[in-house]
Amino acid sequence: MLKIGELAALASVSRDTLRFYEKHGLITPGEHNDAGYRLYSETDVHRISFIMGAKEVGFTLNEIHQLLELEVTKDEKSCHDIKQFVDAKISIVNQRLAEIKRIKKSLQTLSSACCGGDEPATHCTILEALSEQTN
Amino acid sequence: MLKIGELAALASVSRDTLRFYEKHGLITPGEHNDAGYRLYSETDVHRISFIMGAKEVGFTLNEIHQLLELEVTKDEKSCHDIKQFVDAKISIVNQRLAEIKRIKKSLQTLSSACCGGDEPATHCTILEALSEQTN
DNA sequence: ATTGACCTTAGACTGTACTCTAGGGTTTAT
DNA sequence: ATAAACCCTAGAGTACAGTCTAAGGTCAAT
Repeated sequence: MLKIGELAALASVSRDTLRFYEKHGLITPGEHNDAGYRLYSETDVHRISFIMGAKEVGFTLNEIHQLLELEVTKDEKSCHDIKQFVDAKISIVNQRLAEIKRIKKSLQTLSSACCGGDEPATHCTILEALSEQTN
Repeated sequence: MLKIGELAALASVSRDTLRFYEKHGLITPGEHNDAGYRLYSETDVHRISFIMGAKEVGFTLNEIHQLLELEVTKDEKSCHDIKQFVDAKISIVNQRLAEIKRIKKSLQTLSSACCGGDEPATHCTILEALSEQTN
């Protein structure tokens, strides 16, 4: 079991951030020791890593909370709701995927136009790099 | 040339947002009419679309500002700086790409575990869906 | 010519996600 | 045994990205 500072170091976040996430229901330590210190498990390590990853690609803490709450069970009613929610998220993710690929391409155009590209490279901006993309 | 409300409608943002972006140097109308109204060009439409796309995938307004300022010219000195900056951004973009693919896969696992998958689907959470990924 | 939909600025307000401070208790190393 | 490094809570403060309000000017249609 890890103390808050240890998990914080592992996940490259501050202790305050972990307490903040706890207050908002994102991550709750399984146990506390006699002194009241938070004790985190292996699962919590995965959980915080998921949170950081989802945050990185633009999900809000609220959305991440909803994703973490998702749980498919035999209960058919909730299952329908989950499928709707998840499928909506997948389509958002697909949009982000397309957008990030577009940006990556334009950055690469910019980088290769710069020092070392075969092209004359007299002039290039990111907007021009974007509009050069024909796909 | 478009007035602010027209560009706002086109880009699905508020007029206030456009004025806010202007205050922070992200987009400046090329002209003003006699009454002082902002008038936006075709280029501004592309510019705001780039801004929205970059924002969507997690760039801050500050980073977007820097991206928009990038301009490759024959000036070799600034060219080196640009290459460094752009290559750093490409590596961030690659991380986001990997992360978003990971999340997409786990959402798909979740979705197919739910109603209609062939698997027993008695129980599945996003964390389990993530840890099932072997690649 | 006046109503309503648009535009202007300046500045106050809001929500999200932290980040810090104060005041205190605990643990570890010398 | 005492100082440094850690932990606790509650609440204030901050940065970012808008969003809204007030007070007024402009434009198009009736």
